[in-house]
Amino acid sequence: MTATTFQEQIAGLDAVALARRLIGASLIVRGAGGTIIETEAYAPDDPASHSFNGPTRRNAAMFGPSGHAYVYRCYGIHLCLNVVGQPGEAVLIRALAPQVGLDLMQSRRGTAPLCSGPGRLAEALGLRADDNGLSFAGPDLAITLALAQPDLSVGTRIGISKAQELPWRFGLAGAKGLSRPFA
DNA sequence: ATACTGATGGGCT
DNA sequence: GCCCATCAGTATG
Repeated sequence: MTATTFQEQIAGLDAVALARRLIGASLIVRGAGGTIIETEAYAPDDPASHSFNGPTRRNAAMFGPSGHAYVYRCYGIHLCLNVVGQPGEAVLIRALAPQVGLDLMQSRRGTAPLCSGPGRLAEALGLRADDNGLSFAGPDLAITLALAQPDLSVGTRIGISKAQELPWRFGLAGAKGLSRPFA
């Protein structure tokens, strides 16, 4: 059996399929991280997506290689982390169950919750703006997919003003530490 | 429990 | 100038 890269494992998946597949995966950033428990899908023909109006300087990574990071600054303060899929598609990582590097994350965040919400998660992981475009095949950013697909919760995306009805938010069923509960 | 607000930067019409 | 893929703090039921 041959080792397959993260990029090979997610090849061909659209944003929704990728968002579902990433639930239960392990995400480690330079020695801190845990299990992904909440994601959202963004697609090119989706008015809520940064890629909706085509490539720009900010969203260039969304049109770059699959399996790499799209990191952007949100509300001038926070960073948010995405996994790039098909061209113009990405999955926002919204929450982790913290497992690795707890002391590091604690010291960066100061207070709980550590990784519940995209901005908090980015801060806990020590993400930087120049992580934009890096591969999730390591050494700095690493994702290991779950062996089996866990049961999912499904809902609508948070914090957007367009395409609010699309059921493109996914969570690990019954998980603690979601940024918001599922109905 | 929900409701509002300020912080703060960059992207876009 | 306005709009955010957010969060922490404060105020109030």
